[in-house]
Amino acid sequence: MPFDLILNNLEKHIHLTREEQEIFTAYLQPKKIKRKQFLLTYGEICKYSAFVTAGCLRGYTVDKSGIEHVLNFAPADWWIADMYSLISQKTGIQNIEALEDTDVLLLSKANQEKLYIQIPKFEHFFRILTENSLVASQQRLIDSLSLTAEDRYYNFCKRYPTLIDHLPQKQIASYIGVTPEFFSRMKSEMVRKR
Amino acid sequence: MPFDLILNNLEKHIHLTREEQEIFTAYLQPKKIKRKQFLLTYGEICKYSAFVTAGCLRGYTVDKSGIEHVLNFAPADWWIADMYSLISQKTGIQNIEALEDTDVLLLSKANQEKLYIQIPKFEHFFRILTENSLVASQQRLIDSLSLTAEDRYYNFCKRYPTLIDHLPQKQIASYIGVTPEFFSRMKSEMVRKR
DNA sequence: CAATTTTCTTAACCTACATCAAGTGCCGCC
DNA sequence: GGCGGCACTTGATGTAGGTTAAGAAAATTG
Repeated sequence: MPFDLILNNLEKHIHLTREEQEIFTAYLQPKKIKRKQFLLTYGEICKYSAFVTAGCLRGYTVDKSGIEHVLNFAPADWWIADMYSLISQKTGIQNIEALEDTDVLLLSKANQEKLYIQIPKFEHFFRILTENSLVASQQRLIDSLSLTAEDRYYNFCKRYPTLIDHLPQKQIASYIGVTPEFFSRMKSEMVRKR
Repeated sequence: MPFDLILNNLEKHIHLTREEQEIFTAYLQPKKIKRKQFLLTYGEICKYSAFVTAGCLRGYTVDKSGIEHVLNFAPADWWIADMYSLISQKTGIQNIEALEDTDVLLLSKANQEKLYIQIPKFEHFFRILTENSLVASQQRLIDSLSLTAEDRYYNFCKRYPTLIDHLPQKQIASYIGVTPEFFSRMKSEMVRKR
């Protein structure tokens, strides 16, 4: 079944009856995104939370000198959205792009809010999801303030073990917050050291 | 009434009946924290969310070279906790310290969970609170990756206008992620420029 | 599989910020 | 009301990581 992955994902925090599962899945909108295509771009209003069932997305911003900063990767079994825009319904600052051909299930903000009312367990689920994102985001902030690039790379490896040798180096460099040139140097340094 | 501030704070997102207000306030535990005393220290398990009614707290971590990194300030009308520890109930990494004599209302994790069940509106409230923290934390991460120290100082001023000339410079320096020495130099540079 | 684009590497030089050190002002406290 | 300590300043020097540039390797595309 195409909904197995997402239902299992929910099951980590809440238990749904069969009818509830059906209400939920009826709200979902499958979508395919080809490599290098965008689910969302800078200046749009984010109207969906996306759950990745196959492939991989990246969310990033572009600063005023044109440098990209990867905020998160979303491989299969992860949720992604521009939370700022989704919450405020103002124009967002994130781009969400497919790093390879990717399948997602979209849950519109409107449907998400209906779920909160119809099945309060979803309020619980998304609260926990948001809490976990908050902790991750805070930890990454601490890391960026206190760790060296090498240690941040190490943390990246722990967080996204499946992506390490699956992703162009420049994406990893952007995630840990260094230039591709420096990242390349750093990697060869790390090899030399051991 | 001592609960006015917190009830108003809730009212920004949810509306409570008089009975619900009473159930809620009965769960709160007032506490006074003297300047330089701690609400929570590194290695403890965080058991409370704290709402500040007067004074000001700061949450910070200490990295392995002994440098402090301020994660957030909590003046009156703000919530604060070590979210990582509160959620996971594992030993935390944050210190929460009073920058001046401070009054807080404590809501224990246990009571918070009772509220979620008794009055589901609280699940809604804390979901929104967490969402807003997430957005702020993400924005700060973006800032730390893409802005210069001067721009981050500018953002600090927008976020905490009441604190600017109320706080030792070294606290601000720590928040924006530079040494007190560099911050001092930067400030005099900024004055010279205009 | 050739052509083209994208990614990766290496090297020389540069900059924002850190570190160390020494000195000044100031506030709280016995 | 003097003094001990903390916050702040200023200067000299150090360093992680950035920038620019150019070529090599790899991956996409026709």
